[in-house]
Amino acid sequence: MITLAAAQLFREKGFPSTGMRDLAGEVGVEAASLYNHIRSKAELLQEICFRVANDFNAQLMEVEASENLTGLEKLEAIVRFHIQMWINRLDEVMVTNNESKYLEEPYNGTFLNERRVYVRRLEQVIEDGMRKGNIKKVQPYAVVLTLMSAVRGIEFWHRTKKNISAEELEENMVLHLVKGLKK
Amino acid sequence: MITLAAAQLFREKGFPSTGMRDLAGEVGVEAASLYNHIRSKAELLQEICFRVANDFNAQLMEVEASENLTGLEKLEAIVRFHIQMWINRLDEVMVTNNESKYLEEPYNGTFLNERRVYVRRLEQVIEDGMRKGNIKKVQPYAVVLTLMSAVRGIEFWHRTKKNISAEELEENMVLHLVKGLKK
DNA sequence: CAATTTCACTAACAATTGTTAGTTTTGTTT
DNA sequence: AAACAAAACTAACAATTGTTAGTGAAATTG
Repeated sequence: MITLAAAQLFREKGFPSTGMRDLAGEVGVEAASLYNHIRSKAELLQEICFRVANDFNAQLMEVEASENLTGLEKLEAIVRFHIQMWINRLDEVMVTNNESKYLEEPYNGTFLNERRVYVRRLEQVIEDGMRKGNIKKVQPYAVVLTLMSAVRGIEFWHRTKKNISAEELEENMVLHLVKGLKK
Repeated sequence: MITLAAAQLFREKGFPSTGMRDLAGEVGVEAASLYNHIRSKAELLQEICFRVANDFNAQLMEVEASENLTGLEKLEAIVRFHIQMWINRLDEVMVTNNESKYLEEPYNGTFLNERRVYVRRLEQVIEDGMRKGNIKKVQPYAVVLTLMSAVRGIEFWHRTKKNISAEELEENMVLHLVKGLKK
């Protein structure tokens, strides 16, 4: 899939300095031939970013709907999903995080807006858990910022996996980031 | 200062897509005139990245040397310094984090190596605190990854400061990230 | 087999990139 | 005022960028 090769290159070299000739080389074809399959370089970035955003949104919606979970359990499910996305789909997720600023308008605006909405919904999960659940008193916005960024550390783990296994990493992060919020 | 204008542009537009003509415009001069003051675009990035790295190293050395502090207090001092760097010198710190991959060799290699050493020294602080101090049993590497990345969330806070003050943000992050590690 | 679509190729385009050469203007020191 | 250094300017360079046009081969359809 061209999109996945693009994600890998965009992650490694950055979007602006990944040339269509680089991508073509990775796919095993001449640069001009790519245009039989894609419309533009910009479109590749759009597909990567919005697909990832969609997957995060879908999971959050699912968690919001599960009424058998406590606030803290919901938060844990979300954090675990973030961790797994960073571990299993590093290229796409990193491009979504680091290169989305190169989206052209109106896509960049739409993307930033979707992110704001996502953050707000996550804050809501925390507020609910604080009010009538088992989450201790905190500033929801600060916690969301911290959670969503902390998992970005997985980027560095990926470079030298030997240190610690994926499962250990996940458990340690959940312990550090979520269990500490228990009332 | 040209370097600071460069840091701002590199952060906003990314290093590869910041042109010398963009930078010149920001400084109020023609592109060619910049070369009376700097040697190359690449050198600007080097100056930014290694100056920030130096400042982090200096502070860590200072903390390591203060023998009146417990392990947890050392960790707190380090985390607070990270937070303040992200708040007060966002441009430079973000460029150091996000654009350092565009450093040419051998600078990129040197930079990555310095970072590895920094992480290892931070792990050592945690291990010491665990063995003979007041830090609970955790995987030091996982904690360091989490701590160093969590503060990156400040990037988003910077865009819309209204939400919460810098002091509140710092206290919430320290509470979330450090106090939870107390044995 | 014939017709048609799919897809890779070569060649080229306009625009933009970082940087240099050479010249003129500005500001400081004798 | 003369001499010198610092720093601005214009013009241009080779290289690289994403993309299009046009052509022919391969694969799929009738």
